[in-house]
Amino acid sequence: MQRDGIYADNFTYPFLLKACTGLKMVEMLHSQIEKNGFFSDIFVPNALIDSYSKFGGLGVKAALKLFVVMEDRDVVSWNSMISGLLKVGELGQARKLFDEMPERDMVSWNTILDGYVKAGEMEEAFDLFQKMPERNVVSWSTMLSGYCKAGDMDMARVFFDKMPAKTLVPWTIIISGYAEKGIVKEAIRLYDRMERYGLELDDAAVISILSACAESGLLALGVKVHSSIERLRFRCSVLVCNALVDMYAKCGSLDKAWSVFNRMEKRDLVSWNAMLHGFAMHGYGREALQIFSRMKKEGFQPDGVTFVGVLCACTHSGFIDEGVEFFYAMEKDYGIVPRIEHYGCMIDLLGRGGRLEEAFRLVHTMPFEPNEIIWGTLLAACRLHNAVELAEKVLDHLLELVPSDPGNYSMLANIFAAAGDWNNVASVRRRMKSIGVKKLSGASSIEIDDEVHEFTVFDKSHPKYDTIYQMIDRLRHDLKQVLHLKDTVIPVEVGEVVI
DNA sequence: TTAGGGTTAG
Repeated sequence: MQRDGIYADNFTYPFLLKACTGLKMVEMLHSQIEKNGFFSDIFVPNALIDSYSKFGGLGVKAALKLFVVMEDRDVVSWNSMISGLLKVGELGQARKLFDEMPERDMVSWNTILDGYVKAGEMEEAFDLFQKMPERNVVSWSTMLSGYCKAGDMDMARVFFDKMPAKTLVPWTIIISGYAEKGIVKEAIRLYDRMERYGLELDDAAVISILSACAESGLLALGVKVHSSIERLRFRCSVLVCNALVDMYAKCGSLDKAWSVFNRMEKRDLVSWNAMLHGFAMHGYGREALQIFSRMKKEGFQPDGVTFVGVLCACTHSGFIDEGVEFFYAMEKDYGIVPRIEHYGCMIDLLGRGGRLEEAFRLVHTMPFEPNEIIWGTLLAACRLHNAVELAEKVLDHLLELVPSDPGNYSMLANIFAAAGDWNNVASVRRRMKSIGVKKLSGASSIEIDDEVHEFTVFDKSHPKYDTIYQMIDRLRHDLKQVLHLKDTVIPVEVGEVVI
């Protein structure tokens, strides 16, 4: 049948609906369907609910409107509607529908279970899990993923070990979980076990594990995944390559990131952004800006993420004026309205560049309510330049937003300490004590030969601490020479702690 | 119709 240039029937509508890329398209098909009287088949309205639900609150509203007037509903209609509500965070309403269902299948249970898991309500999820009449690998994986996200790797492991049949998905979840937490040995051990198990990797598994490695700087596992990809002649999609570039860049292997990037047959905006950020983060400002011009030459339109990278590159390489110029060019030449992240970059740029007053002004004049990241950035800049008075003002704002963050107090104490104002250092400490804020000492870790070495302030627990501190002294000495400084205290960072 | 999926300031 042909109407308005569209050929479709009961069988093809679900496919067409699946391919919709916007709410308007779904609406158009919906009115076609109603006009053509193709509503008798349950697959069509079910597909409509599903497609509507892909497009946010408005879509879910439209789906609900349809769901309510449907004469026949099968379990899939209910499941789709519940899943749609969960996508927009309507857990309460989803639960109500779930309770009203005339019959439930495994998917219904798994869907509502995932709703609680995604909301971080693991106790309720556990309760549901126990009440389920039967469970499959999806139910187990849903719980597993919840515990991993909550950082409870002990419970995650219990569920992983106990689950009856493990597909690639639970393996991916637990390995990514360990990797994200920086539990290297277990992550690697399980990765090896998974490979021996003979499971075939797919895009999602590779991307998920690589991004977990990127997050915690876990190069060793990232390299393993990369060599599996090459050994298996895995079809390296743009997404997988992007994940590799990002992982290498975040783990500090810029040369590897660069070589993957260069060998990519096809690149998208994310590939360019990932490479640009890689250079920017590691202080290769010129290289980052070269990437920026090259991507434009090759026809890629920069987006907001690109400009975060560009501004970050300018900050970390000391290109203050250039950074300011890029910031104004964003909107004027590229039509990208700066978001709060961009203002954050600017405050960092100006602040680190010593233009603290300007940074402070920008915080007050920007069209966003400053958040704790903004104030935190400014506080760090005050610390860098020993701007005691400004730091106190900034801290007041910061404490309004996050009253009990120990890091902020420590930062202020450090600023007073650097200025030799020991009375105020003591007063900050007293203030922390009086409201019960405890300073957590920051720990940093590096990974050598699959072994993670962790450091805290004045840490002497490492077997080679002697050599380590000798090296720090040498670095401090060399830096002074290079920078032609005499009496300045050069902060040499060991982990997050300035010695 | 249900579990894992890329880039974003400090």
